[in-house]
Amino acid sequence: MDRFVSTFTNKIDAKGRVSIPAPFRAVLEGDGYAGGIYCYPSLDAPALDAGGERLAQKIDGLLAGLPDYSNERDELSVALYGDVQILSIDGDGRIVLPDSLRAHAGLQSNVTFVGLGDKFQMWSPERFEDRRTKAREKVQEHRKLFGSGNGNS
Amino acid sequence: MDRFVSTFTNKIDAKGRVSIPAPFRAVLEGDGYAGGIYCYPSLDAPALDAGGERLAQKIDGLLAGLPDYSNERDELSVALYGDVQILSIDGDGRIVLPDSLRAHAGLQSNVTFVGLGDKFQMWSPERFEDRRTKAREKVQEHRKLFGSGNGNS
DNA sequence: TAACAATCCATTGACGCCCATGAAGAACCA
DNA sequence: TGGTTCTTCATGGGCGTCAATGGATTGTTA
Repeated sequence: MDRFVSTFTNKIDAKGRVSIPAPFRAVLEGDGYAGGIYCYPSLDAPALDAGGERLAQKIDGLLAGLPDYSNERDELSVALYGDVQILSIDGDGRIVLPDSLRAHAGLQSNVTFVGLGDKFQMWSPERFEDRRTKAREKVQEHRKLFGSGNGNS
Repeated sequence: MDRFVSTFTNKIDAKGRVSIPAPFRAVLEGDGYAGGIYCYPSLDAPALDAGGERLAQKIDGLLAGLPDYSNERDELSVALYGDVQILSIDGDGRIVLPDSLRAHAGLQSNVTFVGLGDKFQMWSPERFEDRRTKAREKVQEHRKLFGSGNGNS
């Protein structure tokens, strides 16, 4: 398995630690694990994006496509790199979320990890439930565009 | 054999395990089995959709068309990946259904597996019987509309 | 030395893995 | 054709391992 898939909900303890779901850790290790994960506030959602080396490379690739010294590149660099934190994973597979990140995602006592293929997100469980409901509606709308896939009448 | 066909009803035991019907397992194996099945709540029915690698690739295919890091992609990713759970199959061909999934489908002590070609669904037997009856009635109506009798009655 | 952070250890509960049983169907033989 | 045996599955239970969580201990820095 080499992609982040599925969702898990874990607890934040008194010290602010959260266990990364074991399957996600396995992906990170296969990904060229470098002692920590890359984590930053989602640009368009009250959540945190995170991933390993592959994610970092993708961000690099995204910026590489833009001309040097363009406004767009500067803005994106700031947006993408500026808020990135490297969170180290302790011996038990846990990370500590800094306050700034926790605030952005509204994380309190539980974190829902959502696999998105190349990366994963961390959500407050309540907010995620919200988003999920809305996302489902969207998929319903777009269904016809996708055509196949859901072949029940 | 390479498609999911026919329906079977199996029991959920005290530990929450259900046997996947043997014919379905055979399909999964021929499908590039990777240690588990992909399972998510059906969008338009009180049931669960599930399948193997082929189904996963279909989901990937939907996202592949969208640009990285677009809002659109993120939202759809959440909908498509976020709901998906990977259920591992034990040595005896059984899976364990998490509570969230069981709740969506109203599963209690029995599960009806319904083959749908590329994927299959899991229903509570009662609800499936309902749906099936209604489907039959619909067919009857259509027959009348189509006029001509092949005359059974 | 106090406060904080990082590492280590212990508990518990879930999950994967193994084997046993029994029923149903298929093949086989008389 | 009838009976018998063998195999395949579904189901139940026991057990060991691993992951998640909480707490303690050590190290570090002001």
